[in-house]
Amino acid sequence: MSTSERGYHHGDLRTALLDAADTLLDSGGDGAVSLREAARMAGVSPAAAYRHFADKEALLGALAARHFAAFGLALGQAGGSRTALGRAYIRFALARPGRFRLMFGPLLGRVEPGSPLARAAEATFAGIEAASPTRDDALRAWGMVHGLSHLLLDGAIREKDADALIDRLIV
Amino acid sequence: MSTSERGYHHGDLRTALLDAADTLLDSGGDGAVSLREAARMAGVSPAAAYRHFADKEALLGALAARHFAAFGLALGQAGGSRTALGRAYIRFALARPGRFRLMFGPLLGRVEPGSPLARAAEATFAGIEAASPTRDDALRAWGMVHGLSHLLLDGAIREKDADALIDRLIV
DNA sequence: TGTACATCAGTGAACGCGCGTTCACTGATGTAC
DNA sequence: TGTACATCAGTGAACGCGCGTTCACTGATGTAC
Repeated sequence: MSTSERGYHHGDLRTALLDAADTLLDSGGDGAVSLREAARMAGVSPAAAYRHFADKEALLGALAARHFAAFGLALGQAGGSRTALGRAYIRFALARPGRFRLMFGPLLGRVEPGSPLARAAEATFAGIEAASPTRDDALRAWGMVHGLSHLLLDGAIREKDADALIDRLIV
Repeated sequence: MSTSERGYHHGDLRTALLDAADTLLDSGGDGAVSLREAARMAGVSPAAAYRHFADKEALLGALAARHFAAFGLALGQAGGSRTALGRAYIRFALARPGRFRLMFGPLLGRVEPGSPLARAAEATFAGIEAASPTRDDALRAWGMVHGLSHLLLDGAIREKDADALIDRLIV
């Protein structure tokens, strides 16, 4: 299959695989991402993925790093106030459960400190810290929005009007 | 295989399967639980599990309900103060990540309201609410301890001395 | 300008794996007469 | 007390599945002479 027939230019398959994995992540959640299915969606054989990622974990790591970047950007655009930051945090989680779960999932604990993914996670916290009086305050705020995200996401808090709840709790 | 050879009395296999699943949960985390492996550990064929549980989801639901009961008891024994409650909450999560993740995982969102599992989860929140001035305060507190649990568990917050951090943040 | 060659992103087939679930069955147990 | 029977918790073999990963390979591309 030639480059033009496939529709990819050189190096684009990496991106196509990440996009496909993203779709799986958004539709089926964490466990729905498989190398084989992503390759299938990209119109490529399973083995082709190994030209671009060492293994599945590497693919997931790249995906998480990508989303941390976008997440950080979105939080930054929410405005510098801690209230706005917190609300945006939870709304992102509710809008993109799969991404949220991947980003903050066990993967994070498996990568070594200093890796791109670890740095991306730290940057998120740095944003919250910048909007908080002290580091401990920032940790409490982070905990709160992160916890509410999970509780709403998992159905532990059942709330019809999540938006109103968020506005009421995060002040 | 007779009852005496097997070592079980009538009805004990259900408990043995739950115990085995527990061990898997504690050692390998959420995804490490399989019906086949639990049956293997209980010394029984895979199909035997279906005498006691409709399917794997039912096994996991029973397991989660069991742990919610124990969790509620532990929180109750921590003393009525919200500080003690919060600290105990996080310490449980750190001590038993698998159980914590199962209890508050996506399973919770899949069961219908009013089911034993849903009720058990509500009881947890009721305990926090009883120790809080208002319902919204309770939700904020729950969010905070739940979020800190996850962030510590997943390695987003890297802290050598988690105990000290908990004592410092939850006051 | 034409030819030989190295590179390297892909193929497709196969590997071994463990899973959830179903099925016809067996054999021990407790009950009714 | 003894016998016929229903019950039902288990067996073991099989089903189809999708997965991650490896391997020898092919064929298009770009480069060096």
